[in-house]
Amino acid sequence: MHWADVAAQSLSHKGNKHVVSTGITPSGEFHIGHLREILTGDMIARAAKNAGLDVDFVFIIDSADPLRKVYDFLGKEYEQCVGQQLGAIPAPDKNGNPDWERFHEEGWTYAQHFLQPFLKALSEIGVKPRLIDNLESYRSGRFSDLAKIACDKADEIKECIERVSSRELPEHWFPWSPLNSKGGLDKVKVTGYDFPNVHWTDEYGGTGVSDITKGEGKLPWRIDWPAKWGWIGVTCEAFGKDHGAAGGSYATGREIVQLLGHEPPQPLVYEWISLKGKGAMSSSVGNTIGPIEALQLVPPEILRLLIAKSKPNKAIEFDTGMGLVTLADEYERLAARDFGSELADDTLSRRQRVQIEDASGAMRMASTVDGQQAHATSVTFRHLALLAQTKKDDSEVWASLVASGAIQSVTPQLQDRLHRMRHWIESEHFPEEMRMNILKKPNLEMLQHFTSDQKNILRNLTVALQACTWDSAAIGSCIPQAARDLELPPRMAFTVAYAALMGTEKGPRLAPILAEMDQQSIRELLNQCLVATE
RNA sequence: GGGCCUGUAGCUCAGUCAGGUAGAGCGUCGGACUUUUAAUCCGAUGGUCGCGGGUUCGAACCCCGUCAGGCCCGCCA
Repeated sequence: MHWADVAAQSLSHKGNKHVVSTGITPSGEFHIGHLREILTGDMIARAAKNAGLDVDFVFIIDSADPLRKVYDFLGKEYEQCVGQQLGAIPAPDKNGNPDWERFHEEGWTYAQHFLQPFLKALSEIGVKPRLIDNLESYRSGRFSDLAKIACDKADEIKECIERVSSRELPEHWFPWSPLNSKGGLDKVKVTGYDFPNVHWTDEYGGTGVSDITKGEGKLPWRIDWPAKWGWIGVTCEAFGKDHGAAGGSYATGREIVQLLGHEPPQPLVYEWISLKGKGAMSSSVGNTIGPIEALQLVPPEILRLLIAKSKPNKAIEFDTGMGLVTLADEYERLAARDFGSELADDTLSRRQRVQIEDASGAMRMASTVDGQQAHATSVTFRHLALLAQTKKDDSEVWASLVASGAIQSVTPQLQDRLHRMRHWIESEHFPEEMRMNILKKPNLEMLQHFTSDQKNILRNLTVALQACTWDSAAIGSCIPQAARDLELPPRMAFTVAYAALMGTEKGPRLAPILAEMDQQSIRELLNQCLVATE
């Protein structure tokens, strides 16, 4: 059974109505690591729906969290905003400094700035969660009841956090962080509490009162999370392994939520995604790849497959080079399979059955539209990459595919894929291995090993290509003819041509590539090869 | 210090919860095809299941120990 179905099944034992939740702090550029958070939730929700459960899938935007520091991608002027809530400060402008004008005129916030592109990517990926803005929830009083209980039980909660996380909290710790005199959440001390007011003093010399029913502050993370579970009614949440460790926020959260009068959600801990060769993703180091950027390279269903095929506790290495080709080709292979009939075979071992079920489940989760069957395009990424490099016009790509019988007609799906492919080829991510290059200078080492037959073919070929009409068909017949004239196998002509023109033993279909090149420069190259073999 | 996760074929991983002959895909090699989509099709190759004990008729799986890598216990998915 697919991991999402396993999660759904265990949810079904607990009831029929469920809220699957996810949450991210919009503190900077979103990356594909965040995508795992949201897709893991989305897949559980989908599986639960498929299992006949009544599911609500929510995405909590943690806009009430403060700006921790002036990140590298921010301008110095953000110094004044540190400690203030992400949903209450301006978005960065082109220079990375706060755009106060847009903030005052349109209410365009830091949180929205980073969230917006992510939401756009999500809709392309087929994820449509109910959005909950955390800051807005505080301000409109959704947290009121639970914040009150938390403040009333301050001692019990403090004891719980200290015991479970084995970390000591300061003497004046209180389960409510009031906004200080500068509108920030730091450098403030709670001095008293009488519902709904929390009294405070801050290091700037200010004192004041924070009304916990009006969002004049927030619950600290370890209480904020369980409080959300409570008022939203969360029954299942997937979260990163940082929260999942012993003594981490899930460990304290599951106890605190019960102090607040609710049951803890079913957890699912997932591993990080790293970029191949670059280590863990980190916005500050800059080795991130955003969902938008990823979508320019691969179609959404393939991105979904990446998450769906790995169990959540497996670390994923996202490889934007050759790994992408393998992944995309795997998608095509899976799409071409008929899992239903494979499973109908009752001689299958349990192991084989599990494997087929998982593959089938992964494909069900990979579709951007729930219930839509993926169908193979019968054009591999590899093949498309070749065509895209040799043919400038999309129409020529389609013509070639139709002519070879690979496709009957062009579909929007294929057009979309070619579009992304061209993007990929132009990007830094495109692997050298896939890039095709006609040599500028002869590869002397390869030419040295030429036999006399091969040298003769080369001579013939040089003459023939000099005279031939410069189009794909003519070139295509020229090459094998160069060998036939000598009563040698046509195949040998290709070997010679690859060695001379590309410096490889084999390669993609030559004629269309050469047709795209300049006849003069090919002739020169071949002449240089000839000289080198004399 | 405490805890979590991972370790299975050259690579990526299933299989561990419910113990029953070690599985896929990729790669590699071979064959078919022969104006070749580095294509496609067919076949083969491939593992002391990190290591050592224990339980069992039987262990990749359960238990104990151990090694290695990653991570958490400071609100970075």
